[in-house]
Amino acid sequence: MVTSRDVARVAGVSQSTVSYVMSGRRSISAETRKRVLDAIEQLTYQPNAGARALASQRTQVIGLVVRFRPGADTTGLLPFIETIAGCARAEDHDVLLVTADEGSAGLTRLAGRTLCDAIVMMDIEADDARIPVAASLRVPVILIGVPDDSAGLHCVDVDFAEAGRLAVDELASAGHDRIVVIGHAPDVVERDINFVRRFQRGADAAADEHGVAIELVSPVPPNRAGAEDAVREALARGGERTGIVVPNSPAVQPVLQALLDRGVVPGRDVSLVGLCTDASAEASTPAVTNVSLEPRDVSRRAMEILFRLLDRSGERPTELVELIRPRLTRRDTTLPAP
Amino acid sequence: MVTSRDVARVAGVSQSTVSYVMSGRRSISAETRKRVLDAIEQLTYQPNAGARALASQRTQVIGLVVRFRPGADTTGLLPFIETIAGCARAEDHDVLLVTADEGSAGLTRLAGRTLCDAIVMMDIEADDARIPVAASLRVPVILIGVPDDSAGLHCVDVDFAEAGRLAVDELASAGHDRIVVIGHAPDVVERDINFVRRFQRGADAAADEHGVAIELVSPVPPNRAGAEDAVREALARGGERTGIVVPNSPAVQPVLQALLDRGVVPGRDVSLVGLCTDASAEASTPAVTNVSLEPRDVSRRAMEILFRLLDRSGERPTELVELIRPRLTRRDTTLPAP
DNA sequence: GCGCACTGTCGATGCGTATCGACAACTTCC
DNA sequence: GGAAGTTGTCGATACGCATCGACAGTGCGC
Repeated sequence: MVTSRDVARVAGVSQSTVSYVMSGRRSISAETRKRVLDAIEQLTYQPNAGARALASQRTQVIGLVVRFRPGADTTGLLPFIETIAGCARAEDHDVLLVTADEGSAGLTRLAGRTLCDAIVMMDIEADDARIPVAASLRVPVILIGVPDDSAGLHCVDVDFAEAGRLAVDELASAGHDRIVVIGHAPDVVERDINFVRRFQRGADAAADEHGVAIELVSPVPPNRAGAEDAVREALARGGERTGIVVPNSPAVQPVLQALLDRGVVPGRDVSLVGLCTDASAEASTPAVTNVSLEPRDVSRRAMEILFRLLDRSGERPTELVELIRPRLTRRDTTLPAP
Repeated sequence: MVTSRDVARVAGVSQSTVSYVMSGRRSISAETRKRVLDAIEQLTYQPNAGARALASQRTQVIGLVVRFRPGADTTGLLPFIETIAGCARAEDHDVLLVTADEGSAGLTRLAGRTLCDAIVMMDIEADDARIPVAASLRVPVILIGVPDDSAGLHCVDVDFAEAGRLAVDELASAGHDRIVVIGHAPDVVERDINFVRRFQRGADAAADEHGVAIELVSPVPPNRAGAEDAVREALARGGERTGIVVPNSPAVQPVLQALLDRGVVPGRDVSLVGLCTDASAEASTPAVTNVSLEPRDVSRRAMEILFRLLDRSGERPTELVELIRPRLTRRDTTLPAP
């Protein structure tokens, strides 16, 4: 193993000088700097992470706590992880992955063993037992998702209330006086994730404003059979010009399919608005009018906040809960106003 | 921060005794051990990871290198990651995630900075530029996937040749004399992943044995439109009792759907064998006869080998390439023998 | 009663880095 | 021309733990 002492010997300087060249925390003459950098390159020196963490009290690692419930909506997870890893690397940090079946133990381990400088927690339930534990750690924590009580922790999430509002606005403006919301998967509802309620609240508020009725079909497993049942029920309830909202991202495609199977064409016979990523909305035929759910934006913002919290010099963000505004994009599954 | 010295003070012993209690590398009297353990609990002591790594030359971290190409077949990735994380935790290790867009640099960083004790690499291409770099590291590396030249590294993968054989065997035995293979997604083919060829080789061999013809429809993007095109072509080529093989896991459902859309019912009109996980094969209606592709088995085996490589005392596995045997499960999409 | 092996504990040291204080060599300014 | 500041480098130390050698204390056999 090559150490900074080896570099020092080759460059003809002391070990501390090598350290200062790398950190830039003291001024070094151009000539010395060059000699050191040359030696570093020649020896392909890389600092030892453990030693550095020990001496500097910083690990350059971000802990990422995710839940891998088998069968859960893990499909949407990867873009989050990818974005988080990318942002971390951009700041010369790495990502340590902790699966949440460890529960709070994973959190205390991350902080107690000094495995990381900060923690990102995903998949937050409304009344999440890990929140108080997370709040008591001595490292900054950011939540992706909003619990009922964040205990002073910073949170980032999509503004689901706004998403509900946007979807209902769009349908009501197009003349639908009857709107059916096809709800979330049973396990999401059961786990009491906050966004279910938040979306519904926004949708209800918008419906009130427009004076239209909202009916809820729920819960819906995101598969063929579930979608077919839901569509049957939705069509039975709605009359002419039914407006359908699917805030359950993985169910959007199956619902679309189930409608087509029955000869009901969204954009001709009914309107369909999905809550999903733009990419998946564009991929299907016909392209789905959607309220965007962009994991990358949310993750990016979360990492911004996290690094600001880590930066001792900078001032910290005051707003605890930050909601990312979604965007409605009109595509081929919604009817125009009559 | 609580240190082992604090524990020692509370327990009335020396710091080294605390260390020996934790590691068990020297015998400690029952009474002393209890005092130390009590002190540890009372102070909720956890060892500092950096200091431990520095002193012991072991990080207790496994590096996981995965590719997050946007749009790639990342769906199947999570079970791998989850299993790897679980196996690591079972041996008191953590997982450091490195996304492969860093290329070889990620590997040299993991090893050079002593960030981890061993590395798992996924998504291996036939002629993968990272292989020689990985082989030159001073930490054990295991590949999930088989390159053309593994440069002495251990590999684990599904036995795709056997999978091809099993699928064709099944169809030929059921009396199909014309078998259509609906191939992989364009990006997989383009990236030259080994298993495409391996599967085909096995399928061809079995077809030869049985004296049946094989036709290839390829490449097929795993979506509605791609599946429809592929099915149209497959049905045009095959005659009565067409046997269809879909070795492209994410395309299995769309292909099934496309068949049903045309009124062609697998299990009644044609036979369909998919290469996919048992879970997804069972989830659809009708349930798909499949050759199992179990990421969990592969990952588990990979981690077994990795920990054996890490265990200095134990002997190392001699076989470099280890192929996990797939299993065919007959379900509702295949015709019985006439 | 004496040597001997064994058990349980301690003090000292080193792992590789960051950082603090010291200090020599220069500059600048009255 | 001397005081005061600035720049660039070094030596020493601390970070928290694992591990090695040393060494009291104990039980054993002869």
